[in-house]
Amino acid sequence: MDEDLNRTVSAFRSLVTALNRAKTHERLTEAAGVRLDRPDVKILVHLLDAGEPRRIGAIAEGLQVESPHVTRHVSSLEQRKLVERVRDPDDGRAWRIALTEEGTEVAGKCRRVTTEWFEGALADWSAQDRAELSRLMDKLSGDLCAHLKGLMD
Amino acid sequence: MDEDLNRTVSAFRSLVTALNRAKTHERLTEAAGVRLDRPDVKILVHLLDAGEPRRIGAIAEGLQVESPHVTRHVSSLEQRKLVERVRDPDDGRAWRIALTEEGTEVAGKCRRVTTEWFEGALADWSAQDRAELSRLMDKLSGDLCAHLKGLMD
DNA sequence: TATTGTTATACTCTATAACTATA
DNA sequence: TATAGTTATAGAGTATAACAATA
Repeated sequence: MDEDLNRTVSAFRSLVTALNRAKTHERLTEAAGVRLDRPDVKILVHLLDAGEPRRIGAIAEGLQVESPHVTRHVSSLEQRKLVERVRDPDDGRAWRIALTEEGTEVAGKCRRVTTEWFEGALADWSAQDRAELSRLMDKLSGDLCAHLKGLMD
Repeated sequence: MDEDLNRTVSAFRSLVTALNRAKTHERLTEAAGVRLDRPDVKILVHLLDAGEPRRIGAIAEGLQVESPHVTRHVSSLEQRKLVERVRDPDDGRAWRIALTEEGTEVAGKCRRVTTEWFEGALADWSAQDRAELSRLMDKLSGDLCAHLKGLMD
C-alpha cells in the first residue's frame, strides 16, 4: 500500500486530463496567434527541440505515432511554408524535414505558450522545489519510458 | 532562461507521449485481461477513484470532456453490466452512475496496471525521492490545473 | 424556463493495409 | 528484395447542435 505512488499517479492523470482538453489547445493557438491543429503543433515543436532537420520516420518515432500520420501533416505544413524538404546530408537520396524561418518562429511561439503555463504555475515555488521537480520529472520520464519500452517487445 | 523549467516541460511531454500511445493502451488492457477502449477505462477508473456513484455531468467535468461522450460510453458500459444507474440520494429524480461488483473489479485491475508501471519505473528510487516526487507532482497538478482553469474563463 | 441528459451528426486524431519508389 | 515513404481507408475519440424530459 504505497500512498506516495497513488498520489503520484493520480496527480499525473489530472495534469494530462487538463492539458489534453480541446479547450486547452484552443487557448494555446490563440495565445500563439496561429491556426494549427494538435499534430501540427507537435511536429513543429518536435523539430524545434531536435534542433536539426529530421526524416519522416524519425519524427514518427519521436512522437510515437505511425508514419502515414506524419506524412499527411508534414505535407500540409509544407504547403503552408512552415517546413520544407532538404537533402539528407548522410544519405543523398533521402530527404529531411526542416523548419523554415517562419516555421521556426511559429514553433517557438507554441512552445513558449506551454512553457509559460508551467512558469505561471510554478511562480510561487521556491527555487529549490523547482529544481527538484525538474530533476525528478526528468528521472521519472527516463525511467518510465524505458520501462514501457521494455514492455513493448 | 530557465533551464529547470525547460527540462520539466520536456520530460513531461515525453511521459505523455509514451503513455498516450495506442500500443500502451493495448498493453494495459492485455495486462488487465479486459477488452475496453480508452474512454471506457477512464470512466471506470474515475468512478473507482471517486469512491461513490456520480452523475453524468460530474463525470464529464472530472474527465474534462463533453457530456454526450460520457453518455455514450456509460450506455455501453451499462449494457456490459460494468456500471448501473442508481437513484441520486440528494435528488430523488436524478440518477447516478455506479460501478457494479464486476465493474469495480475491472476498474481496479486497470488502475493497478498503470500504478504498477510507475512502481516498476520507481523501483530503484530512494524512498526520499519517491516521496519528493509525489509531493511535487501533486503540487504541480494543483497549481497548473488551477492556473489553466483561470485561463479558460 | 433552467437544468440535465440524450440523440444525431460531424470533425479530429491515429492506425492498418496496400501500394510506390529507390536503391 | 529490403527500406522508407506515400496513398487510401477505416476506426477511435471527442465536440457541437438540436432535442427531450423533468422539475
